[in-house]
Amino acid sequence: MKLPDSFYRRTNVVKIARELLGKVLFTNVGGIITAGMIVETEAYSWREKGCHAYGAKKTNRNAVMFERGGHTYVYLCYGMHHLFNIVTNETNIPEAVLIRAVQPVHGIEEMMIRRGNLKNEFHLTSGPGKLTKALGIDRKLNGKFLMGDEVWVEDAGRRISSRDILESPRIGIDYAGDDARLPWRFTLNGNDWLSK
DNA sequence: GCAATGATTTACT
DNA sequence: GTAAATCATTGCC
Repeated sequence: MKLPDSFYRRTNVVKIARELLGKVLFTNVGGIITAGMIVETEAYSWREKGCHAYGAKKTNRNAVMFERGGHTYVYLCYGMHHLFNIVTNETNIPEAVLIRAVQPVHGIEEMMIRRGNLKNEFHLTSGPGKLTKALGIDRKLNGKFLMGDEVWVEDAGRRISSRDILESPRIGIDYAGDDARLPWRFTLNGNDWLSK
């Protein structure tokens, strides 16, 4: 079952980030469907400095974050990696959830080809840049709506116990000062596909 | 118009 | 452990 857009339009991005753990991200790229269960997320809000839309300042890059919840936000980082986010909240309230790692569940052979036949399957999707490459995500998928048929998220019926969810500070945003310490990163405890 | 810089990954010493 | 790869976006001139 696809998650309804009402799921993404709620006002608490941190809660949504936590609830996305265990859901399954699907893409349909080049006629091939691939999917991975979300095992690591981070929340971003205009209220804190780690966010591209800090201060609710709109630019060409982050414009899609001002759309209503349920859109995708894909952008290029370090000149070579695509990062995948899910926009949340209502129109003109820029908040998003970064998907940092997934566990492959469908189309694994295609992911291996896209990633270049790795020796270790645990490296397939265990990082924000890796999973986008494995799932065929690039900026052509920026601004898509998750109710469409190119990229979407399903509830596979898996119930995640709160005991299995770990909170920690977000990664790679030292420039955000005090906001870098917010415990807005969520991981599935003990999962083999978490980023390092 | 131009220089600085990442929500990273990979390879090499 | 350190560094290179590599480029769109950003902010300042």
